[in-house]
Amino acid sequence: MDKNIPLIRKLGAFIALSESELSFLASLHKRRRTFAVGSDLVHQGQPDQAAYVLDSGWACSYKLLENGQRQIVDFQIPGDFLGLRSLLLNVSDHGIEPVTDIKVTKICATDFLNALEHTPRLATAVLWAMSCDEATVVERLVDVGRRNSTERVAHFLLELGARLTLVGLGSTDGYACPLTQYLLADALGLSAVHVNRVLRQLREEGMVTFQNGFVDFDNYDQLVNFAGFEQSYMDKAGQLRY
Amino acid sequence: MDKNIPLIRKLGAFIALSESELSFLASLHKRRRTFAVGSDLVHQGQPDQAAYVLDSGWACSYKLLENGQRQIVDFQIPGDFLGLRSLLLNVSDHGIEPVTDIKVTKICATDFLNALEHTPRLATAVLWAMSCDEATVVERLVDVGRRNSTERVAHFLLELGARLTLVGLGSTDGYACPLTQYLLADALGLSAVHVNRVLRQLREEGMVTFQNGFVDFDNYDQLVNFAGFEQSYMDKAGQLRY
DNA sequence: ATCTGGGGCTGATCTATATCAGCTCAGTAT
DNA sequence: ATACTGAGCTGATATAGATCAGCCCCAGAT
Repeated sequence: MDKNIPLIRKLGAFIALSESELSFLASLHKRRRTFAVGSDLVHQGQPDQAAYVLDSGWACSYKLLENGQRQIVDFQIPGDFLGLRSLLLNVSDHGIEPVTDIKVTKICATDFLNALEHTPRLATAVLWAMSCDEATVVERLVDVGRRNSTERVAHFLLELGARLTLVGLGSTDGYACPLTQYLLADALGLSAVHVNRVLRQLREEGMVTFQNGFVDFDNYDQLVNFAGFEQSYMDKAGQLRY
Repeated sequence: MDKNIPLIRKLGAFIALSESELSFLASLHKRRRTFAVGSDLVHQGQPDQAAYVLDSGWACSYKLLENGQRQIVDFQIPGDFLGLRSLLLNVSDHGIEPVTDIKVTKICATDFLNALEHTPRLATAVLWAMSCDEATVVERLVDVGRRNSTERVAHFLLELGARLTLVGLGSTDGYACPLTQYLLADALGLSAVHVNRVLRQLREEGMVTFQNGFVDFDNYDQLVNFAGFEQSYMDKAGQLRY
């Protein structure tokens, strides 16, 4: 079975998957689609009967306010679910758009609910994946609620690095990052102008450089210390325990 | 079977529970405990093998920062799970403390994981409950990231009201609310001083009055409009669909 | 009957961040 | 070769909300 399918790699890190579970996941993998930047996968408010798994590229989920502002809730990287919550809640309370061109695998509601009933261990794994998602949203809430702009940006870049490292797309040296300063601003509750200033400051202080689509950790330890970054919850999240 | 057990009422709103599922839930209900204000249920960082269901009273989950600040992630009301995430992630990334004296039912990890395997429909219901929790955290993120202090407080009071209404503890007239202005501040990323000012302003403008442990919606429609409150996601969350 | 502490309330001051306005530069379309 | 566009960058100014300092009120403890 192909261990390089991102979803299998991800769920497999939590539970040992049986043959039938693996083959179910692999069968899902047939239904693939491509979305280009600018073409939303899911619109906020749309009654939604499908979720996706992100195979390649980056996406983001966001909420729009009446006044035209938006809050990006989370960025998704390969292996992540897209719109899982809207599948259970019946209506999408958020929109999802690609950050880069992406490839996804579609999961329709009935298949998914069937799978939960017939492969209960898979249900546990999905529950675990959802716990991880929720943990990163909580982390974003703490960023926005209690850290000043500099700590906030620093912490965000570190957390993203840790997530990417788990799927082999980053290290403590840095990572390729297709986000614009505008996206960063929408995620962190700052203005783009201010994000720019903060990035400059972090660069001048020799901690991180985010330029030309790359995040370089110039002084990882100093940055971790400055941002008050606790990665324990991410370490554990990747552990096999069941 | 006693439909007044909060957890059964909650999960039962999502799926029709079978006899065996009901009896499993009822058997859980034997292991009850009481916690007084000031005695934390779960400490941040504690390796944790138990979650709880809140039977009566209010609690809150929070994260502490190094600098002594804290961000309250969510308040829990009767019927909510406490610490479900930390059960899956193995370590608690957050603390939980009672807001009032509370009664809880303990769920230990092994029981829970067993139940997921043997009553798969229950797993789906738990997944759904978790989706609801995540949706409220997302809503808090939007509050903190994109709404000014007045809209933020207004929106929060409305959302809390909607949640309480779902479990029969509130209406569009208002609800009993044991939160202090300090707790509100910690949840909304504001200072207690500012929360006080904002509450006064909302009261003087005739929209809500929060005093003496009661939230009174003086002009519900105006408040909904002012806060840009969308309750669609809550309506749907309570619908039977599976 | 007084003290104490927690919660709520308020004005004065300070500061972090938004907003505005405009610049550079690279890539791309004309 | 020229214009156009989007992203990044910067200084000047405005403002929302934090912080500080201190008040009142009430309930429970001494």
